[in-house]
Amino acid sequence: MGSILRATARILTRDGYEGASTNRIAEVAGVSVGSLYQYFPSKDAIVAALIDAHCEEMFEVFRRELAAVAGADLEAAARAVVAAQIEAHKVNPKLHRVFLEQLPKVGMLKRFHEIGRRSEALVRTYLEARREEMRPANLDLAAFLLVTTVEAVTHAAVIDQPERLDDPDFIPEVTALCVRYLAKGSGPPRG
Amino acid sequence: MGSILRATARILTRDGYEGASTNRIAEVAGVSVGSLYQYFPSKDAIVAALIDAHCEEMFEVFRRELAAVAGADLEAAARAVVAAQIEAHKVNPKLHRVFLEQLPKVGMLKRFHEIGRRSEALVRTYLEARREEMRPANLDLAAFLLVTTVEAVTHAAVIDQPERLDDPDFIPEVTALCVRYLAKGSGPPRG
Amino acid sequence: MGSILRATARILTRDGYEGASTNRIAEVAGVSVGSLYQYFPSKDAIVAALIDAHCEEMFEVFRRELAAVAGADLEAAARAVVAAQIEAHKVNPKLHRVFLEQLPKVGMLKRFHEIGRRSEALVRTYLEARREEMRPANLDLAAFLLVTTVEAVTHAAVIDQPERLDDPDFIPEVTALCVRYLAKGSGPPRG
Amino acid sequence: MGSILRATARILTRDGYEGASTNRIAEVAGVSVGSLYQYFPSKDAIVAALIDAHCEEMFEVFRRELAAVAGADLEAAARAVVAAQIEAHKVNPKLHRVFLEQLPKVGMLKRFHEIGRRSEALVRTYLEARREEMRPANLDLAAFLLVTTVEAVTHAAVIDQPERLDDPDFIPEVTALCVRYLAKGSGPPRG
DNA sequence: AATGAATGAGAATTCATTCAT
DNA sequence: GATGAATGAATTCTCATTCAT
Repeated sequence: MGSILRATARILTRDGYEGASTNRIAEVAGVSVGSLYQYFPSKDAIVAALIDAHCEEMFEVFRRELAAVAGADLEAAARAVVAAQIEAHKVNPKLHRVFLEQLPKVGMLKRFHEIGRRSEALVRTYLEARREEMRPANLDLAAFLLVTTVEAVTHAAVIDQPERLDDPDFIPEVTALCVRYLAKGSGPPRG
Repeated sequence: MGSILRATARILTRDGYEGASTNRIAEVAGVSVGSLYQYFPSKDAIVAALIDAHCEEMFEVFRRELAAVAGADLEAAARAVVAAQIEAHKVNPKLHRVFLEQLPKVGMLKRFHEIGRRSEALVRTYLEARREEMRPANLDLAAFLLVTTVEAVTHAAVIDQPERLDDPDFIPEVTALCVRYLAKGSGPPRG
Repeated sequence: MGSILRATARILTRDGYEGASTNRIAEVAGVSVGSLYQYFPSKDAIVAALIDAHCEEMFEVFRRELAAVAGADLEAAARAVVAAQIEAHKVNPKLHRVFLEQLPKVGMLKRFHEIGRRSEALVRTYLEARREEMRPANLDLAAFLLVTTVEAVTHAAVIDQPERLDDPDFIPEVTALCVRYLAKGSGPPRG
Repeated sequence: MGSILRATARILTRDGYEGASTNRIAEVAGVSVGSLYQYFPSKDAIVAALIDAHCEEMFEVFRRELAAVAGADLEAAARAVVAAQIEAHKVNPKLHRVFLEQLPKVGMLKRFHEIGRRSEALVRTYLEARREEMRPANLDLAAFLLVTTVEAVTHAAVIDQPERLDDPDFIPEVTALCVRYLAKGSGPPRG
């Protein structure tokens, strides 16, 4: 079971979805195709299990890092969300990329949306706890925007433009993006 | 040839990637498989051409809408960027979705990253023209963050959570996210 | 083992030959595949044993019913043969059908031919005991024709056209077919 | 197309259903598997087409021989039915046997039942034309019994006990079986 | 005796691509 | 240029059978 998932992950990161035939997975896993089908009902099920495990891992990193700053102020919390997402993306960037770039089956992506929503829930809980400090009235929308934004920016940086992470301004600026959006007192000099 | 691309787009949006075999594309296009291979060297080339055309269309919408507010103030420009991205995603959402969710070939996604970068360039030009109004020192980073953010938020809304677009707060809040990040005078109470 | 045969029969009648894999048989029988192979050398052997048991049951019904009219006259005996065959086919019609319609292995059918021959022997014995009443000189051929005929007609009725059995003429006519063939005095006007 | 059917027939008669894999059929036919699937949607479709052709051939022989004695008397007609069935079974006995002994799919057999019914229709028409000579009141049942009987007896002889055909009594006796059943005046000396 | 995980040959089917006409 | 029949490697999945425990 574990060896099958590990073999699949390995093939996926090396050769992409194309190379991951069930026979090849079995071969790399050092088991027979028959055994593979004793543990997983289909090829898709293997990939799905792998995605689930990956998502769970990422979410766990995110959840833990966020929990660590539950009591901190807005700025610290924002910074934590950003750092958490970056860390979560570092769990297995190559595999992450393959999942998002090469998954031909509808439904695979839904598993990713799910961690998005679960992340939103965590963030919303934090925001609601400090509602009086928050400018946005709709905290549900705010959580959606924050999570989507930080995930996108993080993803783009970690996966596509790793040099962005070397920019010392990166984390501060992403944090600013969040904080200035959320913080009550602030705002552009209207008019 | 146009009929081949049109047929491919039609099959892709109707039946997804699975249904798009070269024989079926040729059939729907009303040509023979042989002819198909006279115009495109491979199946991937057809899909690539289709993606290119789609991206070009999206970028053109974005470019045009942005140009229209080239002289406007920050708030208006931000709102324009947001609206532009939403419009761009409405060019052919079904096809857009298929491209991003079902394409098992490496490299297809890179074509999408490209419009991202071209969009960034446009935005950076705008930002630089009003540098003195801008809080961020690194306008390249700012452009990256803005474009990535607005694209992600727009994409998530248009493709995955269409009900978000019905929320009257949506565009204002996304605009706020951009403007408060950019505007000089603003900032959290802290400083 | 009985439970294995019972499980096989159950699967065969419910799901047909396709569903009867050794693993499924073992599962339904409540034993392990390994145990299954301790009792039967192969899957074919299980099916063969099942056929044998089924044929034996059918033959036993036939034999018993025929014996009951051993002393009766020709007409009664003929009617008994017919009734016996009908009863024999009612032993387990579903299983009977599966055996004859879905068994892809050479040699399975031979087991059915065997009861045919054994039935012929019984009938021949009866005919010989009343040789002087019989028109046919070749009682071996007569027995073959009778058994084959009654089996075919019965089979077609029970298995394929059950409504035939509701026809009150059915048994009398089949009996007539036999008796008129056998009886000495009778014959077409011609001679 | 023809070569595929011919190859299938050849494999079926030589090695039985087991040996007839699509790859093997294609190989023997001298075409590629791909071509095979260009002509037939599935393996079953090939076998079905083969059965249909075989049944049609058999039925045609039967129909023609019966037509030839349409005007003849009962005895001659009966003899013709018998001879027709024997000839029909000689069309391709080996293939016939395979079809009836090794066809694992339900529905294949139905195609055989169909020629049975079509044969019954022909026979019934003949019987009705000479209704006044006939003893049985129910000519539908009579046709069913005759066709089923002659088919069974013929089949058993041609396929399973070829030596029966060498018996000079065989055809006369089968004819007697039919004629004595049908002919009006005759009958066992009741009581 | 019993177990059931492991085996792996083999089956049906697909589909991008070619090339003779 | 256009055609479309032919190709055949490759894919997913099954299942009778084995054998170490």
